[in-house]
Amino acid sequence: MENETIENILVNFKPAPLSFFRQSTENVAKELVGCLLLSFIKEGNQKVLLRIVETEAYLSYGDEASHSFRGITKRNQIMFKEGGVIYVYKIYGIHHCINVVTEIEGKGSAVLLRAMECVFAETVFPKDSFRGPGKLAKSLGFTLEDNGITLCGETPKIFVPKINDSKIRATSRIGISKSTEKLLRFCLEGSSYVSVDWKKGMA
DNA sequence: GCAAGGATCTAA
DNA sequence: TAGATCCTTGCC
Repeated sequence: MENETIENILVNFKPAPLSFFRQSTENVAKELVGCLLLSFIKEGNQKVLLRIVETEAYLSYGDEASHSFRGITKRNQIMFKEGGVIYVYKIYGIHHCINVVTEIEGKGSAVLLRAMECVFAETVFPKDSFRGPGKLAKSLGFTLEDNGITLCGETPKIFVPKINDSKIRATSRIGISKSTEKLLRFCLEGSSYVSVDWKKGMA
């Protein structure tokens, strides 16, 4: 395990094709759980491989909690691009959050990455480094400069398991005040890397 | 339990 | 242009 290389781990995965991001947002959010994110971190000049363990879907229609609900603005314009790019925004003036844009151009939908588990890194990260959307963005070094970059290039890149047998739970989303009834948060069941216990928010 | 923190959006 | 809001975190 300790001696595994990125290449060895990725044997059981395949790069997510563009079509992966064009599915319904809810589906993409669900299927991203268990996927790996390969990313390059400027800080320390290193590659990391992370397992996505928690996501939230933000829909293009009828979802008051979504940035896209009131239409296109300067901040959210990337959400309306074609799926497969990254939407980064700043929250509470302090933290950045990373979203994966979904569906086709003009829709305005995305999946928030909320928690990940470090699978491979050249230097050691504290266990909680990727637990929570703000910390995750900080550890990866993502800022507004990364808003709009593609996931279909070299890095960052999403890898989908060839056999996805992840046990996934749907719960209500965290930190929102509207459309709280929707079960659009997806967690890897039992994972200790999830930001808020998966039992919370169960219907 | 709650303040920090600043951009963003809406209403006027 | 003022005022409310905000997909959080770490500290009290």
